Order: sequence, then structure tokens, then C-alpha cells
Amino acid sequence: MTDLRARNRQATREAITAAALRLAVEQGPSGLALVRVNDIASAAGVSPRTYNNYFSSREEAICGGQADQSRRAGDALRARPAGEPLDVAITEAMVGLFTDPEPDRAGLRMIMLTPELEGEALRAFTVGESSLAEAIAERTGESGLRPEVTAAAVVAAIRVAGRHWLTPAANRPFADDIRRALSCVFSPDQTSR
Amino acid sequence: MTDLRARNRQATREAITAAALRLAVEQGPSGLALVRVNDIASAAGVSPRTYNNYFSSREEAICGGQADQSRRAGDALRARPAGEPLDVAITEAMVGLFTDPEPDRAGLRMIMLTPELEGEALRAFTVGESSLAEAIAERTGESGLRPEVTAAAVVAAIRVAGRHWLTPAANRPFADDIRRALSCVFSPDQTSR
DNA sequence: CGCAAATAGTGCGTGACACGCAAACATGTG
DNA sequence: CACATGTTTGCGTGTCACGCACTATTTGCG
Repeated sequence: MTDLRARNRQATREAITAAALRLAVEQGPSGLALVRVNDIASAAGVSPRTYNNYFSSREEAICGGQADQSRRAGDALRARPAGEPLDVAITEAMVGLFTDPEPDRAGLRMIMLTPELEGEALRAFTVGESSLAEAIAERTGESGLRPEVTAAAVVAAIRVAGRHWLTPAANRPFADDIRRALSCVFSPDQTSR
Repeated sequence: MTDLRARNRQATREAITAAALRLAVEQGPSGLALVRVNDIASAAGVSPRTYNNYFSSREEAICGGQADQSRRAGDALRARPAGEPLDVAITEAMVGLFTDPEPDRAGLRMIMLTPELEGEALRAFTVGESSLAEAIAERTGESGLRPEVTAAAVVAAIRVAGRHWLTPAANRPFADDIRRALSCVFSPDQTSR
């Protein structure tokens, strides 16, 4: 097992992000400003100063969980069997990563649909790009632009899928939206060329 | 012509973004914190309070120009001849939009490679997605996920292209990188499936 | 085991900042 | 020329991020 210190650190980090996201959801997108640093810190059981050792803005704390998840994208792809074609490997890896467990609608809605969080939310998804790009490069043996572009396109597609999944009235599983979005990436429209 | 008011407003906005970016470039990525709101405002010839009417953070001001450019993505695509295949229409529209004029390397480097600006930089590029998606939907007659995913993938590819163009030693025109990146989007790797 | 070094948590102080408010000011209209 | 609408500005306030110094906890080594 890893360091006790490392585990504690991870635990506090998660406590803070969880508290931050929970409080933000409680206040709703309009009342984001009412979520004070003090509240987050005390809800997480740490001092405000410690909160600030982990995150340098409320936004970052709120989106921290999403960022952690995205960062695992590379490992998720590496966990797929080697023989699998690239497109299905990526698709299944992303479906597994982002729907296990099925995300909390309220939380994702807060992160993705609150204007003040837009920048941090994009960052949270985008931090996964580099790790995913590396994993793609390893798998395909390619280097240079293509793995990076593929990774960026995949992440972008998942973002769009998330937006659609949050659309009211739609009650599909998130996996469906991810699959549909990624299929747009892997087989672009040929008819309208 | 449009309102005098509207033009003045636009002029002030541009003065502020220009001043903000210039000062940021002067200090370099490490000294971003030294670029004070007061400096930006006085360099732009407005009061600090007015600066704050236009932008609610230094980061937003610095990246404002990039955001304005991205917002024109939809119009750029609409300006392409109707008969053109979608992929070349998008490619040429984006090349035109982002290389006329050829961007300032120092400015783009500041925006794209400064960690504290990452969130805003992503936002700046991403604001173009919706307008581009609409234009794609108009052109193809499709609706739903595909236009949005395509737009998001295109924007993501351009971001990657920008990163590569900023790579030291490479002295290609930006247009080359954009074309290469977009071709990865429009014809994904079929060999490694 | 016990001690020294490394690392994490905390309190305090400070400078900067975003924004509400209300008053001056500019611009377009009948 | 007056009136309505939109813009700039100064001031005051609450919040925040972070440097610094100190304490507590964990770790590795003799």
C-alpha cells in the first residue's frame, strides 16, 4: 500500500472536493457566491488555510473530483485488451471510466452548466487529455499530432455527451450518449462532404 | 453602420484586452501576479472600475481577444461557398479565421502555456463551439449530437495545433499545423482499428 | 526503540480584488 | 432643446489567496 501520508492527503483532498460540490449543489448555480470558503473548510473538517493548501479557488475545489476522474483516462485505456481496435478500446474505456458509477446528475449539472464554473470545468475535463494521448500513442505506436488530436477530440466529445445527458426529459443511461458522441468522432459524416 | 455606442464599447473592450495581454507578455508567464488591475486599466485609459465592468478577472481580460476571435468561427464557416464539402469548408474557414493575421507567437504562448490562464484559455477557445455547431448544422441539415461533437472536435484540434505551432524550433506557418490537425479529425486512423 | 528530518496542518496578517451603489456624464431621440 | 437610455467613475465593503512562522504528525535510520 502507499504511504500513509499519501493516503491521508488524498482523503483530505476528497473530503474538500466532496464538501465543496455538495455545498454548491445545495445553493444552486445562482447562489454560487454564497458558498464561502469557510463553509467548505469546516464542512470538510479542515482549517480554511488548509483548504487553501489544496485548492486556490472555490471553483477548483468544486471541480476537483471531476478532474481526478478525467486524469484516470490514460489508465482506463491501458486496461483494455491489446488486440482491441482503437475506437472500441477508447469507447469502452471511457464508458467504463465515466459511468462507473453513473455520475450524480445534480453534481454534473452544477459543474457543467454554471457559467462561473465554465473555465474550471473545461480544465477538469481537459486535464485528462495528456494522459489519454500518451496511452493512445503507446497503443498505436504513432507519435506527433495524431494521438494528441484524437485524445482532445475524444475528451471534447465526452463533454458534449455530458451536456446532452443533462438535457431535461432524456432519461437514457450516460453510456448511450458517450457511445453516440464517440461514434461521431470515429466515423465522421461522409455524406455531406 | 452600427451604433456609436456599440463601436465605442467595442473599442474600449479591445483597448483593455490589448493592454492586458501586452502587460502579461511583458512580465512573462511567471510574473502574471505582478500584472495588477490598476496597470491594465491605466494602460487602457480607463478607470479600474470600468475595467471591471467589462471583465471580472485579469485572466478573462487577457484572453478576451482570443475569445472574440473564436466567436467568429460560425460566421467564418458560413462565408464558405455552399457547394464545398464539409471538411474542406471547415478547414479553410478555420485557417482563414486563425491565420489572418498570423497570430503573435508571444501572445499565444502566454495564453496557452501559462498554467494560471489555462481555464480561461480553454474557455476562450470553447466559446466558439456553439456558433460553429450552429453553422455546421445549417450546412449539413443535421441536428442533434453530431454537429456539436464535430464543432467541439474541430475546436479541440485547433487547440492542439496551436500548442504544436508554439513548439520551439518549429517555424512552419500556423496554417500547416491547423490543416494537419484537422485532417486527423476528418480522417481518423483506420489502420490501428 | 528513540531521535532527527521531512511533511502536513494551522493562525495571523496583508495586499489585491470583485462588485454594489449612486452620482456625473455621454449619446441618441422626438 | 429636453428627455430617456446607456456608460464611466469613485467609494466602500466583504471576501479571498497566500506568505510566514509555528506546531503536530509521520517516517526512516542508527
